[in-house]
Amino acid sequence: MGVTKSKLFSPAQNELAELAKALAHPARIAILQHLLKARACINGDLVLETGLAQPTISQHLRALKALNLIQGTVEGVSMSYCINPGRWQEVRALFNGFFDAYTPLPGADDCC
Amino acid sequence: MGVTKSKLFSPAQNELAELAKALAHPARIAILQHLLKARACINGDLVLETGLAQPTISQHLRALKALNLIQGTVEGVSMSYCINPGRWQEVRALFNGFFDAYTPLPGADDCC
DNA sequence: TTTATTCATTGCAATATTACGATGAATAAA
DNA sequence: TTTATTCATCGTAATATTGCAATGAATAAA
Repeated sequence: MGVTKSKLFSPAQNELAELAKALAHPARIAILQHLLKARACINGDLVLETGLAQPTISQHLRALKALNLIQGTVEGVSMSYCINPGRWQEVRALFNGFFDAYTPLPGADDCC
Repeated sequence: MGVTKSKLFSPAQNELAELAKALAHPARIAILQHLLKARACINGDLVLETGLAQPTISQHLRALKALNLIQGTVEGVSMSYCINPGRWQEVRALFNGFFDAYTPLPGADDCC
């Protein structure tokens, strides 16, 4: 029914899924990569950068801001967005923890 | 229009987004964590584990299998799934590369 | 004041996702 | 053969996402 039954899962599982959802669109990946490279970037550049319409970019920025992955300040007429450094490390650690849960058994084809 | 304009983005951006999408649901996070812990697991266990209906689990497993994150073999009457070790490392490296693109500038509040 | 620029919000249409019941296929057990 | 078990697929309904045009708010420039 298009409804995800969050109550069946742990807060950690729901949080990781929500963060993954924020990364689950190439436009948002592109926006983040641009912010990572440029250290800061006004909204208008992103419209040129991605080829998407301005309202669409604005919507993706809002999604990223909702999870605190980015932050923005007014820069004259423009809006300047950038990565939220602390949150970025936090999220990186969450994903690392998830992926590192797998450790191959030494010298064994442990799998089907 | 509910359609993501993949052509506007690089193959790497699209691939990372697609992988993130696979992780963008707590049920799939839970399934993967269970497979990581149990090393292997029959389908029926996952139904009990998650509290979701069997067709729903089957659908999530198919999504994970489509990206090669998991693999399955017939185990008598049951189906045994497990992590695809090589692919897991590959995906881990992709996410690491993405997150590591951020390096805080030494001794500078470089951000807005 | 008027106009231009920049970004956010709203409203709509198209598509995708989530979930489940019903059904099908395949094997094992009686 | 008949029945039970296990998983996949199909069909469905409900909800979410994506994208844009239109519009609004705010500031700067003329």
